[in-house]
Amino acid sequence: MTNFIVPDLKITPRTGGYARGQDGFEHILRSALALLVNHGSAALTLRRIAAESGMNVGNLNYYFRSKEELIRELLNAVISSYEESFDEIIHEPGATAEARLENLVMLILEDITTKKTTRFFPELWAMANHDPFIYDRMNELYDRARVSLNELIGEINPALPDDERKILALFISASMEGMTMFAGYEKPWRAQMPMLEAIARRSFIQLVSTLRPGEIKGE
Amino acid sequence: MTNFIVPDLKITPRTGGYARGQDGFEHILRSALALLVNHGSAALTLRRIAAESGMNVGNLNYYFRSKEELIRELLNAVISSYEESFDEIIHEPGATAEARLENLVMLILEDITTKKTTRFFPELWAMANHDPFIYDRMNELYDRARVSLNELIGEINPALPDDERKILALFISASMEGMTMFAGYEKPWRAQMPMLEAIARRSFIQLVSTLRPGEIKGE
DNA sequence: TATAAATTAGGTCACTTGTCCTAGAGGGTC
DNA sequence: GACCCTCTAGGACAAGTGACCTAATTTATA
Repeated sequence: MTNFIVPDLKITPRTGGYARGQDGFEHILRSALALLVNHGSAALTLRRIAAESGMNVGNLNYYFRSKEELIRELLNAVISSYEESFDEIIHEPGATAEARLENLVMLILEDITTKKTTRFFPELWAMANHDPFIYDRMNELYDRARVSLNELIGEINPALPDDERKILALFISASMEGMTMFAGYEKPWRAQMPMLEAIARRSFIQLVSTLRPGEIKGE
Repeated sequence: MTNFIVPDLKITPRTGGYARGQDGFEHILRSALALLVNHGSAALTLRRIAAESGMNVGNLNYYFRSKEELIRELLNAVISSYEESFDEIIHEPGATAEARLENLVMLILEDITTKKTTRFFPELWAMANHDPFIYDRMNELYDRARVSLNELIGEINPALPDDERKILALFISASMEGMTMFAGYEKPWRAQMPMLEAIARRSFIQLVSTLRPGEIKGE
């Protein structure tokens, strides 16, 4: 199993400015992320971010017009990093489609046990409930994350129509996200994650390969 | 399918005091919950809570020593309500154990589409990451929520040892929780929840009834 | 080295936060 | 009706918040 690690941030370089400015920009976002992960969204004040990054409060205002813009840039950078990583996962090796699906499940569940992922996503979910911008950006992320899942389902069970495939992919993705609060970093079931992975692989494969077209819509 | 609705709060009556005081106490918590659900944890300021409940800021301090105590009382009241409801679900009718498991899955997934549940739990998960008290209380809730799940798994698949049963129950519970961000209230897949329910029922029943002892631990 | 642009530090501003204090109004009991 | 306990309103306080302004410093380039 390859060690799959999602980088903290994916920042699109600014146009113009010195190298120092680019460093400062990244350093601020990195400090903000550290605060969010270690102390929650309540700790995301300009003064704490400034202190964490060894900068002055006024200087943050030079890089970001407002606190809101800073937070949006932060979330965007973190989310972009996940998107890039998921795009890479698509090309993970594996003999059969089943094997590749199992790999994908493993990689995602491993990532969930990361401190960053365990702490970041619940904050994201909570924010998405009351901020339309974050709501949209979050859904973009998960849409991208399900692309490879959709493809694998299509390979394993070609008879399944596209819309049912999509719902199945959502079910699998959502199921894995749900493990975060229970088997994530420093969570009570963290040590049982390997067994949860085994259950997930078995259950998902079984589900994908045996579901008949129209079966979901019946009843 | 019975209309299963979890009450907003479960408050243990205070000792001493007038009826008016009890009303005020509940009214404050109810207003705080409304703010949390409608505007997020950032809106939980004493002044907004006071305004929402038509009270004075200083008066909140009469009922609650501090803001922290207010929030703890709030979360405790909401969580207690869920616990009580889950205890009742155990006795839901159903011919076979399979049928009762299906019922349970349906009830939980229906509840997830509620505005209160969709909005409250992500806030809870986020807070639990940085507050040990909330962390413990949250795990108590889910421990209780899995009790009936454990029993049903035991009935359906008696050969499965207790520890594997527990992990299986966790997997199922976590899977359902994960639907919150995607098919909850006002979420993009809300309309597809019936199909997700169908997938969940089928998948969970299949999993519970066919898992062999030791299968999880292998590999 | 001189110059202009980019970056930084420090301070001020109006506003909001949680906490505390005090005077008074409301309610039950003798 | 007199009394005590319960509840309420209003304001004051220090500390913290995001936004903004200005002067100084650093950097790349001619």
